[in-house]
Amino acid sequence: MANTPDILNPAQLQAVHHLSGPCLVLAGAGSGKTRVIVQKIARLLQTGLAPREIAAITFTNKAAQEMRERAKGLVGGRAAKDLAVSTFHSLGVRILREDGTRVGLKQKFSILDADDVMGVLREAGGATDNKQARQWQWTISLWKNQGLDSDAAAAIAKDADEQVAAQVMKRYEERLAAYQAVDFDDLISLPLKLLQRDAEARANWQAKFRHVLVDEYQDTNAVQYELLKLLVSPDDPARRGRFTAVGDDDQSIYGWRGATIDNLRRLPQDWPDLKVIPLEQNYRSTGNILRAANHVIAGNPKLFEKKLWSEFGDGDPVRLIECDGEEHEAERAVAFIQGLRAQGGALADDRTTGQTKFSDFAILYRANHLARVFEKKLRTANIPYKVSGGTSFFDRAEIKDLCAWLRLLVNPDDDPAFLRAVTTPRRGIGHTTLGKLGAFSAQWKLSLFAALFSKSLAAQMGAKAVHGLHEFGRLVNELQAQAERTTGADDARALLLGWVKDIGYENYLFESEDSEKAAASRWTNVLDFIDWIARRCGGEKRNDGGVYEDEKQTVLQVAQTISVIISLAERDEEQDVVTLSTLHASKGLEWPHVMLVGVNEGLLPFKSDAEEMSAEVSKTRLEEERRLMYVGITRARSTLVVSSLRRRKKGRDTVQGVPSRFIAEMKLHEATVQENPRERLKRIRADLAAKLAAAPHVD
DNA sequence: CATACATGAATTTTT
DNA sequence: TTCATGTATG
Repeated sequence: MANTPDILNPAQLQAVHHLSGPCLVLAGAGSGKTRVIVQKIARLLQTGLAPREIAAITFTNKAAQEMRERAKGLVGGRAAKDLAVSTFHSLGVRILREDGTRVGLKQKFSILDADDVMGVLREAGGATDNKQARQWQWTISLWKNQGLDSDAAAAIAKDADEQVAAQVMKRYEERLAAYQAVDFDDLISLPLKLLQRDAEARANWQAKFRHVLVDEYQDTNAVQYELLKLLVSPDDPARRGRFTAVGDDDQSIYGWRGATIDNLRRLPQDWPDLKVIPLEQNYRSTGNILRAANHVIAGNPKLFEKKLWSEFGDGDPVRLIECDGEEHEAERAVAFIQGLRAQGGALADDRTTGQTKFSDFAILYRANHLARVFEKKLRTANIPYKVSGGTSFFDRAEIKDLCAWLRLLVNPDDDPAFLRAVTTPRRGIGHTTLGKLGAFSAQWKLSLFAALFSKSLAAQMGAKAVHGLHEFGRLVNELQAQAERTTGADDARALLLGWVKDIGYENYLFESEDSEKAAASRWTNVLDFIDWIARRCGGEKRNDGGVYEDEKQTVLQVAQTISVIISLAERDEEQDVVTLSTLHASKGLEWPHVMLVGVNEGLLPFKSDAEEMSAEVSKTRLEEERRLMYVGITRARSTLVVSSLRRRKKGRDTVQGVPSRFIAEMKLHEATVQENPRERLKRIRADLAAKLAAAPHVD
């Protein structure tokens, strides 16, 4: 954060130096929490802990990467490299790769992504439509996040739909076990199961980490809580409770995916000697913005007392606008950006006097589809922008195809990967053959690959089909053998290039795509992907939090980790563009100038059509929506515009728009302090002069 | 009956 | 944007 001072404030110092016991840091928005975490890591190293004994856990690879980067700046590259900085999920992978056999998982298990899970569920549930499968996926994931298995789920299922979901879950579990595959939720729940049941493994992992730091603690779910608790509860009382949880109950916005504030409530109960340290000084926003935020969040019941303040002046008043529909709102957004840029930003943002860049702006909204209008208007106005959470490189079909092949090499029993690979590109094995193979493998409880060479299967089908299957099986075996012994970037690249030709992928791309140009662009993606893997095989330095060793790796080793490592290739390069983002995706980020759009009843707080029928949004839901508003407000450093719609589209017709109750809750009338314009101008001029005087001279 | 095209609707997201 | 549903055509 640009404005964080060099010296820690008293609360931050306290957080950094409380090493002997459990510590909860309530880090308000913009209070410099990453700084505290990194400083604390440095302090722990000072006391003699080895880097590998310090675990820092985050939710996203991006956060892990940033943390390692920041730590590097403070403690040097060598120490930073060995720190156990990882996401919850990559820590889970690490535990399972080492000890998974103790919970009946073979070493080379594969990890299913959302797509694969959908496929298995469609099959397990006999559903043809994605909607149903998606519903199941969601329900099952929520159950798993609460630590329930299918039997437990069946016991608590409250309606017919959930009963069915529990049955599907049962079959889903059986299939994953047969495939030796795990889903993302298992990456947390299986390590937990391991530590719960296996005293030896538990002691082993407890001994590995002497201090555990958890970022965004308010986003943890029940299973993650238990895993953490076990990790920091060794038998030796002197070593128990060595952890630092950093989070903010007011920014808990992921309840809908299983995160529970209970984890914050339970912490003081489970750890009576817990030290709770609130960080209340904000280094981001002006007074007017912080007051609006504080007023809104005051509407929620308090878990811990906390009130943000800052040393910055009052700044610009929070601006409220009403628009005549979505198009109009988008036009106002364009005007907002152009207006501030014309001013050069000097008046608008006292602290960043000088050029106002496009990247100083963000437009935040409740739901993704609301971005469309803004994209259109920004394009017409020639304003460059990026939409957060666009399709990832790894979501592209061609990348998923190749990933399926790689996964199959890692674990031939990975049936979803088998199915994708065997049909991509088409190799004369159709659904009739695959159907027979599937039925056979289910009957004998084998994976598809394991069933492939069976003699009794061969008796059931034509010679051509059998030949095709055997040919495929031999190809996979051969590629696997090569992958196992190839290391180093150049060899890996050559090998992979050879493969995509061998399996006919290049031809397949150019034949299946109707435009030459589209095919060429997809082929480029393939080449990029190959290069990406090859670099990893070469042991190039990496700091993504997902890989621990820094040596040359075989192609097979790299392949094992790809589903967890998200692209470094799409690491957001710093571009001068306006950000369009959902409120959820904006958490943790900040901009000088922010516009919150569509702040209407029904949208924020959100109300589904089902809820539209019933009277009110439930209390806990409303509170989470309020926190979402709070998160949105606190993204802004200097300028905040809150926009609502007088009219908004609802299906075919336009309905009247009601401004969100959260707008009134900001209490702008009583909270806004407007500086005397003349005084203000004077102050800014003086500031500017001082800055210019202090700046090193550049020609 | 199946496929192609158009029309309409749309929580929030990571691993 | 994507995804699903409905209509029209072969």
